[in-house]
Amino acid sequence: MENYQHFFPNYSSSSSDQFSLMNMMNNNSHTKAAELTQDNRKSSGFLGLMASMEAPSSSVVTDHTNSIPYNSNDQNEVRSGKKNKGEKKIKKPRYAFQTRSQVDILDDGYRWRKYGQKAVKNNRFPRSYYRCTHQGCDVKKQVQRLSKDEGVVVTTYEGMHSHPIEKSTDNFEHILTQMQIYASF
DNA sequence: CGTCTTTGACCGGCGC
DNA sequence: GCGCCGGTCAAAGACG
Repeated sequence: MENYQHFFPNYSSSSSDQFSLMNMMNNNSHTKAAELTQDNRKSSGFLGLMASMEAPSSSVVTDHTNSIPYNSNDQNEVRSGKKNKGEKKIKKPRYAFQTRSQVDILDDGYRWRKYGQKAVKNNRFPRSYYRCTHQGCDVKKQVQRLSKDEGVVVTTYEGMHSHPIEKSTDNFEHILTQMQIYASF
C-alpha cells in the first residue's frame, strides 16, 4: 500500500486521499464513475450526474447516446469566429469520478491550468475548470465538491490525452491507460 | 522572469 | 427578443 504514494507525488505523507483513487480503480463503492452525455447535462447537469452516481451498484455508467453532435474544431475556433460546419461531428464523452478526499486538487500526473471558476447553484462550493497545459492537448476537467457531503469531490474529465504523462508517475500512467480503455466504450 | 491563479466580463445555447 | 445559465476568455496579480 505504501507505494501508492507514487501516484501522488505531491502527497508525500500517507493520507486517505491516495487510497480513494485506488478504490476507484478497484470498483470500490467509495468512488464511482459515470459517463456524462450532453443530454443529462441539459436536463439537470451535475444533479443528474449525482442521481446516477448515487445508485448503489454503479461504479461505471456508460450511456451510448450518439445523438450528441460535437465539432472538434469548434473548441479552438469558437473565439476566433471560424466555424467548420461541414466537419464530421462526434460526441464528446465526459467521465466523472466521485472521490472521497479532503483536498480538491487530485494530482493525476498531468499538469493543469485553471481557466475558470463558477459558483454552482444549490451548492456552496464553486466548480473549477482546468485545461491540460500540454501543447495541442485540450483535455479539460472540472472539479466540484458536493455541498451535501463536503468530503466528496467530483472530477469530470473531458477528452483524452494523446501525449505521454509529464510527471514521474509511471504506475499511474498505467492506471490512466485503463481509464482510457473505459473511455473507449 | 516564467508559470499558474484569480476574477469579472463575455459568449452561445436554450427556455420563455 | 430577452434573460438566465454554464462555460470560457484574458488582464492583472501572486508566487517561486
